[in-house]
Amino acid sequence: MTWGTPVPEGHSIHRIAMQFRRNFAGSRVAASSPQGRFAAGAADLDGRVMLDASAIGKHLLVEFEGDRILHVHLGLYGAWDFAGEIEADATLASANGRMGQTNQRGTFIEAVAGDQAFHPDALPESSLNSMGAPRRTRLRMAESEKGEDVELENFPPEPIGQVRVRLLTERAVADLRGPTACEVFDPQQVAQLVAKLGPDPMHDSGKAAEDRFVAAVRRSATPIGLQLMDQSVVAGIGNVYRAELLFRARLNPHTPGKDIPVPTLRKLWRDWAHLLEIGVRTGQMMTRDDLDTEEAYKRALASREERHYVYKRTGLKSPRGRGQVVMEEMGGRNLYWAPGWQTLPKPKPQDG
DNA sequence: CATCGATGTTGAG
DNA sequence: TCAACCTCGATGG
Repeated sequence: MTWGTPVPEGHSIHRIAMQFRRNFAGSRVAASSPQGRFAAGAADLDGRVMLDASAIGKHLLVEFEGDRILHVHLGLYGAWDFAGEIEADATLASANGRMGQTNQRGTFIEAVAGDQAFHPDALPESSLNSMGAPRRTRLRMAESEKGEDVELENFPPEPIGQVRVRLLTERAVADLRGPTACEVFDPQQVAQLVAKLGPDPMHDSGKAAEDRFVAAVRRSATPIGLQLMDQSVVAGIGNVYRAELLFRARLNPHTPGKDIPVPTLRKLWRDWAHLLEIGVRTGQMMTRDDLDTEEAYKRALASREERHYVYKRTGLKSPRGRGQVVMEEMGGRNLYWAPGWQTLPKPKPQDG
């Protein structure tokens, strides 16, 4: 079983951490850098037992014995590729952009059909803890084996592409390609990283995290559309979740943070927690909750743009009716929003 | 098959 | 403000 990680917003990193916890933690790891650019770090990790893995925002932290913590940030196009005896399931596999997607989606749909389960709130839990026997198989889309399930006769497989680091146990292997960051931290460096990150609902639950977010946003006049992308304000949101959260909250992205009412920000935080939980549980970036038929939900799974209200939907009438979706640049990124719908907060009824 | 753009971040200028 | 990172699906010829 192989799966890659094509969607590096916060939910993906939590799923990667889950996979490491499930299939690597507790095992002694052979670390190498086939590409060579992480040779020293790999040598430092080589032969150590992996103790744990966690995610904060888009940062992955993999803990090894001896106070060595592998810190990885995937950046724009980095990816982990898991193979070997990897305990995955249809839900987890559906996050994979590399294997036979039609098959995987079919499995996914089948798993939830029969009741109201097509609604994201009712999608099945990721069953990483309830899998059947692991298989030593490979589902890689190479030239001659597209979409086919190929027995993995030689484990581990040859690295494909520029592999910065390979983590290998007796049963499983993880290859990292194209990361922005890949380095060995000590606990103090981890603490420094965590200290500069805003709260992540998956990592910092409860009112304290919510309060931290609200206070940070209201501290400055920076537009909310920029603040949601600022990892020191809130960790894990990327360009897709930013656009969709603002649409769902009907917030004008240009609104200065300090002008947004506290209750609005509390709802925004809870909505982020909600979307992130769906993303982690299902592996899908599903940001719509107006799909009331299974047919609509299948369409949304089949086409990326159908999963979103505004992201990459320039020119379309917004699904909730009012106004067209426009694109503009904000913070060096493409921002998608619907000015006719995202009209909050209303201007104060004074002056003139 | 060539080219482009992307769900992100850093660091140079 | 922008190039770099150096992947890879989507798009066009």
